[in-house]
Amino acid sequence: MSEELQDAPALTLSDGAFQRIQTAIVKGEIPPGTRISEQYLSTTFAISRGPVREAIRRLEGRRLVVRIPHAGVRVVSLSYEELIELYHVREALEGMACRLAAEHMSDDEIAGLRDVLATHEKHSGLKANESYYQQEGDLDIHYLIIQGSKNRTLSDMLCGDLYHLVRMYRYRYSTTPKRPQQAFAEHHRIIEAIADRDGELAEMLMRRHISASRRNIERRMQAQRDVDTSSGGIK
Amino acid sequence: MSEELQDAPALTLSDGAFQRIQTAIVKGEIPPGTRISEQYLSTTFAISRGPVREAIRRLEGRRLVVRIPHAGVRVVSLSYEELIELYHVREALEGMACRLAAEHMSDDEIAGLRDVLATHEKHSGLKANESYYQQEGDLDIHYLIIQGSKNRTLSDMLCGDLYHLVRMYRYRYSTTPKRPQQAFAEHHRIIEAIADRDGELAEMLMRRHISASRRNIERRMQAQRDVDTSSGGIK
DNA sequence: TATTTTCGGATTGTTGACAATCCTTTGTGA
DNA sequence: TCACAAAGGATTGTCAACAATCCGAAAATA
Repeated sequence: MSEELQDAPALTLSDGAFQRIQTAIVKGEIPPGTRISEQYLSTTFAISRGPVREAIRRLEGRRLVVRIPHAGVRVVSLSYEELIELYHVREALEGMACRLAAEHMSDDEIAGLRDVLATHEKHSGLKANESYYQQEGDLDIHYLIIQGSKNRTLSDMLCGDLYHLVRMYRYRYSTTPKRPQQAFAEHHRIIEAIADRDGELAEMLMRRHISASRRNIERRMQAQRDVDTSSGGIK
Repeated sequence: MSEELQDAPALTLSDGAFQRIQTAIVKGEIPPGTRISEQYLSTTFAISRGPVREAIRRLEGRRLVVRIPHAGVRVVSLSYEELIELYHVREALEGMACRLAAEHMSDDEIAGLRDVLATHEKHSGLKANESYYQQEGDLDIHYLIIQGSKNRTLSDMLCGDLYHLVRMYRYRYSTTPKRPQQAFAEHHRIIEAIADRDGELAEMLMRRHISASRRNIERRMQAQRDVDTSSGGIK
């Protein structure tokens, strides 16, 4: 707590570059599919290409960028199919996290969960559809439940790699009119199940919640395709 | 198919080093916790330290090695708690994979599954306890089911990162006398559920199967600790 | 005009040297 | 004998130069 904690005390230049690029990607500052050149990054960060390359390789290991040898790296860009696949993974993983959270969260933490839900309820009255999906970090119900599982491996996977990836795409697809209110009701039920220490029910509700989001995207995407084929046809 | 495919046609030196080190780690040729120096690797592979470092960074991104700045990298070594955490993740993920496999596997693939099970039955008569847990790749029921999910994201996570990690530890802990026979029976039931296209049942059976393995490890570990505390006590 | 070929620029891959940091060993003192 | 400190060696981090590869544009040919 004595040092700045945002982008300051990187132990090595490579670590610093890694963190800066990663946050830039997951926050959407670098759009998916963008090609990123070593030259650009090294001049931007005022460091040599060596550390930049090492940072990129770590991102490659995390699958946040894809690299084509001798041709450069691009920020990962999920296809529709891959996005759906990701939702199946989330359903399994967050379902498990929710079960474990019901078993391991303290009463205080559950109270905090309720607080966040209450906050959401107020805000959703104002900006309605938009705002509900744009909470960050500790304000996000899902994030808190995942942390509540007390399973580091699980939360690392979900929060570190997948969570932000999904966030990149989430509100691009899921702005169906009634969905936010529905999601709010689902969150409410999930939290009650956790408060009841009913892990089995909590898991089931979370899985249905995510499954509903996925089907919502599938519907929207199908509708979009119908429009495309009826208006354009070729290419 | 025209080229060798094992360790030969690495497009860059870095890629080659990455693959060689990775397989060495997941196959257990480099034991968990081993410190690996850049010097050693670069002389072994007869390449410069640059590509070696980049390969290591990719492994770091995949969490197969842990790095302490200015102090070097070690092959990841799972603690007991982390191993248990991993089994929870596996339970969730492979359960989902099993459900999807029941929906998406072709009849031929399911027939292949049955063949492998039959092969296992024969072999298990010979070497009994040992052999059942040491199958590789395509011979492994779990591996085939995961592939059968037809979910690339899911199978990449399970096969690429987690699968081999678990394999590193699996038969070190799970050589309880009756467990292999039991596991065989469980596999049999799982495959039947898949053949029936009953995704829900298949998922449940797979989860129980993995959950049983986890509890088996927990029991063994507890017994081990009882021995430790009763005999030694100090340190 | 369209297609192919060739050339040049730009980007990535690799190397060896240098600087910074850590770990071990050795030496000193109490 | 033990604890602590300093020096040395070894390892990691960083850099700039060089080589290999790819991409696009201009030119030549059909």
